[in-house]
Amino acid sequence: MFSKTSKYAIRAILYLATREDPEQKVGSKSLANALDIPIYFLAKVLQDLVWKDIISSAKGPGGGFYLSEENRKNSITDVLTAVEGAEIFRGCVLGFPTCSEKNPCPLHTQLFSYREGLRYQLNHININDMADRINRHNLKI
Amino acid sequence: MFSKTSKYAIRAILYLATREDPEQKVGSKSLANALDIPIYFLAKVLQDLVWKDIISSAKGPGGGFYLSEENRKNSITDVLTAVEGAEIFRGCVLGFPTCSEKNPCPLHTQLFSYREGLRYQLNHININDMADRINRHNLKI
DNA sequence: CAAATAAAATACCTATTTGTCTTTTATTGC
DNA sequence: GCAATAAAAGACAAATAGGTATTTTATTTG
Repeated sequence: MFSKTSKYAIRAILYLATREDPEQKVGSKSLANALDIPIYFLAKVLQDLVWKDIISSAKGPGGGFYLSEENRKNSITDVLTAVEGAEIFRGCVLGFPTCSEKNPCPLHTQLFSYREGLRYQLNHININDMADRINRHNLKI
Repeated sequence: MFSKTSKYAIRAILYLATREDPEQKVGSKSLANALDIPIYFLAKVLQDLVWKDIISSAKGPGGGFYLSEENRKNSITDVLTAVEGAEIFRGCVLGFPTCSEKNPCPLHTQLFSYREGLRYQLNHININDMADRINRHNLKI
């Protein structure tokens, strides 16, 4: 449904969000290890996320990746749009060129409400909320 | 949301389904022309769909692609799974390895109903239904 | 049968995504 | 200042998706 890059990004962020000490920094290797993601690939994804202000990082000994208070206010949608671009949530599900509310494609009406629901959910849960839920229910990332 | 191959496939099938004469055969060139899809690429997609029994074809003069009665009973889900494989409708939206009803990923509960709704819609409208709707409302493919 | 037609098969090419590895730069602690 | 650490940056390699072109095979029609 989403690219591997997006999936890796979200899992990494949720992993960081659920550390006991919120400012505790985690290196790319231990992150990759914990989440079973190719190390070098994850490192690149993380760097990109830092550049896009979705996560934070510190160089040198004791350094690594972490989430600032600001970072934690982001929604999953924020992460997804940063990684994949804004078009994912716009545009016709099936790629019909002329699809819109006024000029709907053959599937528009049937799919619209569900797609909007999905979007709403992803847009209204921020990283903090997710971390709370994960810790409360002891969910696996 | 889906690959270009899937989008092209669905549009081509709906185009065939909405021809006046249901057994009327349409060549790959005129299909590609009508739908504004790269000719050779569409031709390959169509051949693949024939091989997978999603559409039908006839060689030689007057030949081309068409939909049999059986073909028309397929749902959009049938087309999508034939093209992309069954995993699209299984598997966690965000790629969490262990996600299931009993062991849900952090997003499972929030997204489940919407995703199921999407799946249900795509699964319960067959090509015939779609063609009817398109013709009734004069929708563009 | 011969010519025309159109799908099927095949061979490539290009771009993007995913994945790997090495070098550079910044930071920390002795 | 020096050594160790860890992110940043950059260069590639492999796999997949998307796209183009040519040759082969089957069918129809005169």
